[in-house]
Formats: sequence, structure tokens, C-alpha cells
Amino acid sequence: MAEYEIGSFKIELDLTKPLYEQVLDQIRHAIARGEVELGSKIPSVRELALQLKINPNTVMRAYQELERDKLCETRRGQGTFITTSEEKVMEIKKSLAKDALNVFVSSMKDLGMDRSSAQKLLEEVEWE
Amino acid sequence: MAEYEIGSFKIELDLTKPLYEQVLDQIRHAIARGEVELGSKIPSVRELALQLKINPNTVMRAYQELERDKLCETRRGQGTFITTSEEKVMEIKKSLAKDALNVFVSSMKDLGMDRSSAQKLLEEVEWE
DNA sequence: TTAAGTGTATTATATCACTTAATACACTTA
DNA sequence: TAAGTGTATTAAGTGATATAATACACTTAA
Repeated sequence: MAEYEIGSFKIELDLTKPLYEQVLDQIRHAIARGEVELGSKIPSVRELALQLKINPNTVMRAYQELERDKLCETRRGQGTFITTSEEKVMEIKKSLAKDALNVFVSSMKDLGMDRSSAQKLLEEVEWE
Repeated sequence: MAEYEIGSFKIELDLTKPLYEQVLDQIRHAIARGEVELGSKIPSVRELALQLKINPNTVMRAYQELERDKLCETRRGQGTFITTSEEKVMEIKKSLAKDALNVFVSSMKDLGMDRSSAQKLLEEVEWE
């Protein structure tokens, strides 16, 4: 589809999920990984839409959800800025990790597997 | 939405995912858990559609995918039957577990977490 | 032979989330 | 004042999903 580099992280889009969700996820994860400087400005709605070759409305939808999570702060006429709250970042990181964990545990249970089976899988999986 | 009991397992539908996918997943997982007798007959397309209050075409779509995975065998005029291959069941169980594991690992990496962090989460999570 | 119950196929329609497009307004900064 | 921001609105298009109605082929049992 298209890609765009923001500071040290890159946004890449495909057709597997809604575009606004991909933009949202990738920025959110980049913040969680600490790859975006707190308080820094991210591209304007129009600019990112242009680079990713998608509609400004789609970008805005992602930005608005970031703001709902308090990960971003938008200032009319100025732009959209990453939160300065280290606490918020840790919070969202924990939350995303917990969500992923719950999905995994549910899947294991659905397959009738116990904790130690899951642990064994995790030990044996190729990581890097 | 609706639910239906098949042998020892139950199908419940909601609005979070495509219906055919829920039917498919729930039967597939029940097989993987060993809750369905191998070689047994599952409800007819029309019967299950009636019980779940959904369209027969939707049920058929799920059944056809089960057949593609060789988890079921359909006999025209007779019905749809669970595979008798214990091997196929183990295969699909491994496959589903691997998929879930990969999703989890990807999520952890997206958050910049290493294997031991993931293991710690798994150790600490409430299981039952 | 017949009737009922199977899987399967086809065509049409409806719905909904997602996306795009075009435009306008409010605000900030240089 | 002009350019660049976020925001809002309305309209339209697209594709996956689901429903509806109908028909056909096959199997089984009465």
C-alpha cells in the first residue's frame, strides 16, 4: 500500500485490517516501545494522509482514538502531540500486553491446553 | 443470538465476528479438545441453521471449510461426519496452538518485550 | 416407487463497516 | 493576511457478510 517514516518508526499499510486501525496500532505500539519522543509533534492529518495515500478522514479517526486514550493531545491550529506522561505510556503498554496475553490464554483454553503446555510452547518458540 | 448443543459441546453466537467463522471455530475447537466423537454425525445444514436461527448458507460455509481442513467429511444425502483420523485432529490442534502462539509472540515483540517478560506474564496470569 | 431428509448451487437482495471525496469552519502562527 | 493546523458534515462507493428463495442430486426408509 504505502509507508511513511515518523522519527524512528515507520508506518506500513496493507489490506489485512482497517486502515485507521493499522495507523492507530502502529503509532500506539511505537509509543509503547519508547520509540517516539514524548511531547513531540506527529505529522498533521493532511500530511500523513498524503504520504500514506489514504483519506484524511481515515487518519483523523486514528488520531482521535489516540487522543481518547490520552496518548496524544491535539491542539487546534497547531497539530497533534505525543503525551508527555511517562505514566500513560506505561499504562498503555501494560494494557496492550494484558490484552495480548488474555487472547493467548483464551485460545489455549479453547484448545483444552493447560498452563504448563502453554509455557512449554513459549519456551520452544523461535523468538528473534 | 442463539445457541445449540451438539453432543457435549455448545455453539453460542454473538455479533463480534462473522457467524460462519464462529460456527467454524467452535466446532473446530471442540474437535481439537476431543469433545466430539470421531466419525460421529453433526447436525444437518438445515437443522443447525434452524436451531441457531441463521441462514443455511452460513452454516454451509462453515461446514465447507471444515471439509477443506479434512476435519469433516460430507456425504451427499447422508450428512456431515467428523473425521475418523486421530492424526488429523492432532494436526489441527497443533496448528491452532501454533497460530495462537505466533499472534502472542508478535504482540509481545510489537511492544518491545522479550521472551522472559512474556514468560513472566504467563506465569502470573490467572488461569482457571 | 415415493417421500423425507441430506448436501450443493445459484441468483438476487440487504446490511453494515470502512473508505473516499468535497467542502467548510475554527484556530494558531508567522 | 496567508498558510497550516484540527474538526465537522454530507454524499457516495466498495466489499464482506448474511439472508431469501429456489432448484437439483443423492440416500434412506416406508
